[in-house]
Amino acid sequence: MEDELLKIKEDIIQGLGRFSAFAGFNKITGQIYGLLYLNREPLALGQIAEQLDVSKGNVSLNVRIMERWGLIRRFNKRGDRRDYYEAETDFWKVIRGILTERDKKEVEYTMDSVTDSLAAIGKLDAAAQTDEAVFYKERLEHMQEFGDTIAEMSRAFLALDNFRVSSLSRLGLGRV
Amino acid sequence: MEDELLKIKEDIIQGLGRFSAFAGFNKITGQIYGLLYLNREPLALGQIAEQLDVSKGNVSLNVRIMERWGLIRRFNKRGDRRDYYEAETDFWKVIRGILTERDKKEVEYTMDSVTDSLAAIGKLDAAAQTDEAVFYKERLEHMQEFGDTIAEMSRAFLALDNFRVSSLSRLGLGRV
DNA sequence: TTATACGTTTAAAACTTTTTAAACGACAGG
DNA sequence: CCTGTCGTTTAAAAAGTTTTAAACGTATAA
Repeated sequence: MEDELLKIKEDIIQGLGRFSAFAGFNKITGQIYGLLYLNREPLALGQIAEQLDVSKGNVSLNVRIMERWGLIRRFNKRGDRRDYYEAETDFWKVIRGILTERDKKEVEYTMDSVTDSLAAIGKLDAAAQTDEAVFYKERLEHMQEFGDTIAEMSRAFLALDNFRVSSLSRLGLGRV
Repeated sequence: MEDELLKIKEDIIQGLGRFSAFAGFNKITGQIYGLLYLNREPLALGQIAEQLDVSKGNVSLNVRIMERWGLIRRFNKRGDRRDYYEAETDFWKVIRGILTERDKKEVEYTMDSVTDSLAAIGKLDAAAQTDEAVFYKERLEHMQEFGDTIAEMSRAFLALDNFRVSSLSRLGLGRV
């Protein structure tokens, strides 16, 4: 392979590794993605480990999560018992997977604690409805409203398919 | 203070601590925010440390970043040399701060590496324009397009102010 | 001047996450 | 049956991060 291309591949792999760590995954996740994304042929687990110069165990751990989140796809070839992986190139699908599999749960979990707290305040008897309690209620309701709006926007975002996204940007969402 | 309220405060502090760690900050950041958010009065650095039962140094480190990202505001009272902090309660401001101060840079950094790689491919001489090179070009351009769309959507999002957000959701963005 | 109350810095300790190497079980081909 | 090749699991090592305690500098007040 052309030397220059090899350098490019390496740059992208490292760049995505860095980004991946920033985005809350680990570095290897991004590197695996980068490697597969710039490979016309799918790669087997062992090949990934070899090319990235990390242990098979590490790759094994990472591909499992990546598959669950829809970052890559696993498949088999007949007469070959290795597991092959290829990158999901539909980025909207990828984002959708992460938002619904990972982020959604965590946000809901947090908002549930707000809801619970508000319910607890509501159940206080009249004597306990102090200024402090009212203040808490206001603040938590404000937080809940925000959470609801975010949830609603996420739903809207997730409902967009690729075609709609591109038409949306062509319409100039910036001037809504 | 009412015992029940104390428990609520603690729950919210822990909940936001957890969320904060998930969102790429550290746990203390979320806890500080939660404490200040449920405090009518601003608190001094030492008081925060005491109430959260962590060292002053830890709080000092965290409030600096939080202030930069617009999560909290610092101010002084005359005749009192302590630094007081209060939570920024405008969540859109907070999100805007984080997206522009933290996330924007990291995304741009990543996309720059894609742009650089594409430029490098463009500069290859005719002999080096192999199938492989063409494949790289396609994939990287695809990635760049996606990045551009995300950047555009972010800009649109950041341009929304609170009023516009609420009217947007009332209009039912979900059916765009 | 000395003592005290601040916030910051620092180097080390504690903790968490990531990574590895090696052991393992399954399975295919001889 | 062996033997070698897979992917997974595991326990330990390595690396990274968070947290602390203590030292420090500055300012204020006695």
